Amino acid sequence: MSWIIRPTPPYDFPLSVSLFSSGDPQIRAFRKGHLTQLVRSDGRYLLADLSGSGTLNKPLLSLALQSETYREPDAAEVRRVKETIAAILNLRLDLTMFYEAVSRDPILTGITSRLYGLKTPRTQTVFEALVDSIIEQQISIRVARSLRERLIREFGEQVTIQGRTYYAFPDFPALAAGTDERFRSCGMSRRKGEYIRGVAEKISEGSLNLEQYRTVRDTGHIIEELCEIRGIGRWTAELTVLRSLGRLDAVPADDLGIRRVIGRYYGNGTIVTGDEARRIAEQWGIWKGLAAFYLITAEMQGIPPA
DNA sequence: AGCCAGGCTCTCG
DNA sequence: CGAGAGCATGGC
Repeated sequence: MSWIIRPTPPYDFPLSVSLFSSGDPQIRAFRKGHLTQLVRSDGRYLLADLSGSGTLNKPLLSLALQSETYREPDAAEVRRVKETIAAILNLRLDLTMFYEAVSRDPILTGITSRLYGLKTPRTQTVFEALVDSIIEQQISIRVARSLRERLIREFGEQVTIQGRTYYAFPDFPALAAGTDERFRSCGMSRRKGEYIRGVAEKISEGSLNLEQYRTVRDTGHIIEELCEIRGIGRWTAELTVLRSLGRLDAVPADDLGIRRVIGRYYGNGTIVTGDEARRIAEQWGIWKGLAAFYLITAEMQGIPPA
């Protein structure tokens, strides 16, 4: 059984999920045109298999669902899963507004025309983005990916579907119960383990509610509050709201990668300071986070500076 | 071998 | 206060 999802055009599905192409197939991967990952639904997990068809300006997604039991999802559940997927892939984002807003920036316009239809993925929960961002502090992307996969295998729920095992991102009770040794066994520094457990404990005891931020309008206010949590600095908070809530007006300008690509496309090729990156990003207004994402993607895709 | 990677906290002076 | 040490793994 499969269903159709209609993303707001323009949308380039393979381009938008290409960053998952090297992913662990037991967690989330994009292979041969299909994106597979677990989606939480009604207290259980469904395996979603997505593939794209149509055109950039008339995009279609095909969704197939499998579950542990043979219970078919009913219409209401399918509707909710489709909404979840639309949220994760940011399918309702209208890119034409972004392209219009930056149309007077020739450098960025050169890049948006090559990456037409690229949308930023989001995490299912704010918690997931926050944990991911803590993991990524200071270390290289490659190391971070390895640590993240080990954390998910160590603490995430195992789901077996059609004889295959998948791992869901760990929920906060699981991480709140983690010992120093278990975090260390994932390769994480003892400090990072403390930060992650600390956040999970706060949520468990009810003193922190990350999901409430979905309804908070002021992005800067959310970032300020997140920064009060131990282990969360400006970079981590900005990255978190960008990746979970899709606050495209947030940009982690101190980020090494962003400073590098701004230097590459807007400077003389050498890395710029965080302040310089922030100043340049300011000209992209409420779209500065998405613009930065385009630059990072442009570099990954090997698009040369003009 | 040793330094650096998409930071942050803690400890000194 | 500001500066500096320490942290973990993997790639170069």
